[in-house]
Amino acid sequence: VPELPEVETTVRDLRQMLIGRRFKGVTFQDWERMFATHPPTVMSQLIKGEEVTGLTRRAKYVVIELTNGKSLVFHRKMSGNLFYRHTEDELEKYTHIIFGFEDESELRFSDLRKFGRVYLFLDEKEKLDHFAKLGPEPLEDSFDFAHFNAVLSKRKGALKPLLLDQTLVVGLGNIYANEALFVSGLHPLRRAETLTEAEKQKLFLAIRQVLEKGIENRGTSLSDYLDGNGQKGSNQEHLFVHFKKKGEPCETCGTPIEIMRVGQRSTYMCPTCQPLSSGQ
DNA sequence: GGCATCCTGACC
DNA sequence: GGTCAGGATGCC
Repeated sequence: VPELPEVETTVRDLRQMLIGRRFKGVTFQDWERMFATHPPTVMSQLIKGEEVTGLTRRAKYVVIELTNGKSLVFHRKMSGNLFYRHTEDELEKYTHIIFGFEDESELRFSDLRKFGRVYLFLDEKEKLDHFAKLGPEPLEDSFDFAHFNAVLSKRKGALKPLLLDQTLVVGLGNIYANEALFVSGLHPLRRAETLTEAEKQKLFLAIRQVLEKGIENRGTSLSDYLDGNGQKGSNQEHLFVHFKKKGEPCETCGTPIEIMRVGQRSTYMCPTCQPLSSGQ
């Protein structure tokens, strides 16, 4: 569920609350499969006594930097959430792992669908190796149009699956890919190799625009997503096409929104604003 | 590229 | 009971 804006919002929330806290250990509720690098008892031993020195985001991963070069990394996949709570607070449904701090507060990993994963990397190299295949961060200054143009020019095929490919550019998921294509006026099946320079420029700007808007609105809460305090975001109220009902009019031109299946994902688009004309 | 797969719950 | 849901991987 969480795409870049949701992960960024969570990281900003947790940064305020976690930095400086020292881990006591890990309490494992069920579903050991969520531990990607070490079994629960081993991970517990390894983080015990380590202090949180920083929180960052890489792609859709939450990265918690610890003392001694370690990092605790989460991927929430479809339905995972991270909450900062006090030990006495009532447990949220679907809580699978609890990371306890020495001061009786804790970080909880809840996930209805159990696709989420937690990783512990013991040094910088382990972490970088895990992230090695990820593409550039779309909101960083280093990701300029020249860079985007260069990476996109090497790729072929329909735009929608390309935008979801985290080796091209990270952070987009189904919601923001649909929104970015609408904003740039490009059809989801338009082939990358047929794009003009001007169209690539539009797409580049649209990607940044929809992601920044998502962050301003503290993420899109359509079903499961909640921030680090358990609150919903509001971006679902500001979507152009994603999650619209079939036939609902496009806000720009009034044409009924179409829903099609592209690469196993629901793809919402306006046939008037996103024609499949030039080039295909 | 397309497809199944990992899961649970909501909706038709 | 079938389909679908903010993701990503591994198999043709």
